[in-house]
Amino acid sequence: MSGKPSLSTDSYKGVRDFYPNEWARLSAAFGQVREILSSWGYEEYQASPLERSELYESKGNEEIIRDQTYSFEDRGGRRVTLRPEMTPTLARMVAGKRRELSFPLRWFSIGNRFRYERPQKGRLREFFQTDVDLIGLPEGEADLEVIQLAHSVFRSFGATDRDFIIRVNSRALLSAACRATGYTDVDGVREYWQLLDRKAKMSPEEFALARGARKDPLSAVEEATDPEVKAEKEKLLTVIATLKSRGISNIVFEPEIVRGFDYYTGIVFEVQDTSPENPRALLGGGRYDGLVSLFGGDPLPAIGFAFGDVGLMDFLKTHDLLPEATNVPHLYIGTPSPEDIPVAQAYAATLREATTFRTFVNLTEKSLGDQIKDAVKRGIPYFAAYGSEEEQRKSVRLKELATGKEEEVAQDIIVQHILTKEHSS
RNA sequence: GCGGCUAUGGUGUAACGGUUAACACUACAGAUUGUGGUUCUGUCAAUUCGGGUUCGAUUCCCGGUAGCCGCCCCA
Repeated sequence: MSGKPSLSTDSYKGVRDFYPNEWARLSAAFGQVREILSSWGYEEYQASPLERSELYESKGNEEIIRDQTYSFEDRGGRRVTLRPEMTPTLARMVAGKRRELSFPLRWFSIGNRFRYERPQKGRLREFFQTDVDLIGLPEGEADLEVIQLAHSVFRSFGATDRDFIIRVNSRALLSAACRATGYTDVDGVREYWQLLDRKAKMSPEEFALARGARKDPLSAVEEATDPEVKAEKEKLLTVIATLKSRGISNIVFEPEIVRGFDYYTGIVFEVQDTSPENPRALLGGGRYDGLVSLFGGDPLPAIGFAFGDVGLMDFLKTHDLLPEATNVPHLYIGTPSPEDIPVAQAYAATLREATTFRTFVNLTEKSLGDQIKDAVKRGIPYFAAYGSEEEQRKSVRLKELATGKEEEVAQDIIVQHILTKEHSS
């Protein structure tokens, strides 16, 4: 590496490198997510991030696909897109094996998503997202379960109901309210929903001006005089009341929640951080009963939610809930001389039979003193020199680097010895 | 796509229109060859790129690029 211009060490715009300590933290969080979802009977699936572009090109969003995804043509002339979200892939997979699968499906997936956007706070070009879906059941207990599960995910990290809030609305209710106030055409309704989505950023005057002269559907929701609106509203309020009775105290009806996706048909919900630093939605979801049938066949009802790694990690940091995470080895096995490396490796191999135990064997010619320095720098808590002497003695002098204490420990119980200490501390 | 702010070793900072760009951390080597953390010594290492103003630019101006932030968008 001379003074010549060299390759940049920066990562590509809008994406992140994860060095081992950062990745350990993130994957510990994913581990927690997997654990809670699995305990609810949800099964993990995976798919390639490469998809045919057509998958995302259902009506009216060509522009979004062209401008906001990573899309290219492969050598065979196929148009390819890096998945910007998981739900279309899920719908495709489910539709593809519809006859073989046992419904309802409880599935989840954790993986990366790509969006070609200008990076800024909370918004990157590649991020990790967890998608959770319950497919094959209409509204009712399925909606209740999925919202309870979203709640449970956050609770499983140790969050209390004061740390976050679940805001719920219904697309069916909004649609009824739009009909009741004279929004008959699809475009008009969509335009209104986009406006509603931005309402929080606007002053009441701006909102009224942008909305125009017509009656605001929100007031139709408020009044609930229209029979259809009344019915939908009561249905939603019953759902909320039921969830409250099941112990979810932090759930509220929020008629301004729309969610961006066109494919939602029923209940929609978001989880928001209650701390004012992070007003962005951490999790979003809803019912999408029409999506799977785009691939043919009868409609297949479904509900699900997704949450990204950036918001989750911010939330956990803000509330001091980051799970303990380390991939650092437990024991540094030092070699008194380079000739001892083979016996040290052989010893490490016996320790590795305990699969949760992580060993690190020195392979350099450093002196033992330097090896200890090396162990300290790497954050490895225990050190033991191992050479022919120890091999014969059948025990090692185990050094705890934090305290400097040394004790003679029999070789065959060292793993147990260290792991017990780790848990007691 | 539009706008604002920023850009100095690997990291965090400093400085000035004028000799050799300073400090701390990190890294590496040594003091120290079967036991570390302290300390000490030494070494490596930077003005984002291009153009302009000027006797002279890291500093001032313009542009590119990159980063951060906001708008749009968020399917």
